[in-house]
Amino acid sequence: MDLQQNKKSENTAPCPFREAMDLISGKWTMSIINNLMTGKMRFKELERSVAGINTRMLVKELKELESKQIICREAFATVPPTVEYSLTEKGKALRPVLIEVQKWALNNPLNQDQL
Amino acid sequence: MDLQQNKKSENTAPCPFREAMDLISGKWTMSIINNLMTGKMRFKELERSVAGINTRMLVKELKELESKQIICREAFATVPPTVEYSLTEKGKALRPVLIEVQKWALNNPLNQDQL
DNA sequence: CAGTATCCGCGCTGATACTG
DNA sequence: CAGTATCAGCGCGGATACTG
Repeated sequence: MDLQQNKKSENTAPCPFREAMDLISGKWTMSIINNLMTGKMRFKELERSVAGINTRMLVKELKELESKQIICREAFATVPPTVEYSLTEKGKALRPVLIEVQKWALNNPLNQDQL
Repeated sequence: MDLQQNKKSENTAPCPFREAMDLISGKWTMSIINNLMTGKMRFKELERSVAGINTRMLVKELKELESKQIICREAFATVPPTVEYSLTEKGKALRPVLIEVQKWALNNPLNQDQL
């Protein structure tokens, strides 16, 4: 696979791996996806689950993930409003990635104080 | 696994998954690692392989990866100097992650123009 | 509840020049 | 070749206030 070229707005077809990495590299992306692995969640629920994130960032991330068809947004015209987020099939397909990262993280601690 | 808390300089033990993701999220990290999967490489060789990167960034990334024991740096007192970088076992252990990301990238294209 | 709007710092990143 | 040093910008991301 060609890992090269990455120019955002070029007409050259970008490398799919780099595109995937760019997505995954989002500061909150994988935490959000990981939370959604357990099922549908509401906005506030996510905001509480993804510790450290704030409203603006969560909105931004969710929009990006929705635009890339990783998650699905369902709004209900209730009072007060209800919005539910869930993973699409494409999103669920990220589970093996999550799992491998977690496996690696557990088997290969990064703490320098363990040297 | 606890995906929460991530404070850089806190005394609370951070979540290993978040730590791993923070590492992986580096803009050039996975490209470098991926290149090193094929074997030892010299500095200039890497700089050429990782398209778009510049000296400063490569140096920075390599130092970080070395400090985290992902890669190994070997310097030889030749003229001109020779430095070889290679993956440690910890680095090689990232291969399944790479593979899963690549698999996902190929099976789940992100291009909007494919909708 | 589920967002939007605005302000703002600082850190990542790139470009360029220089060194042993 | 394998880096180091310095400068500049701009965009990410946090905090806060407001809205339907």
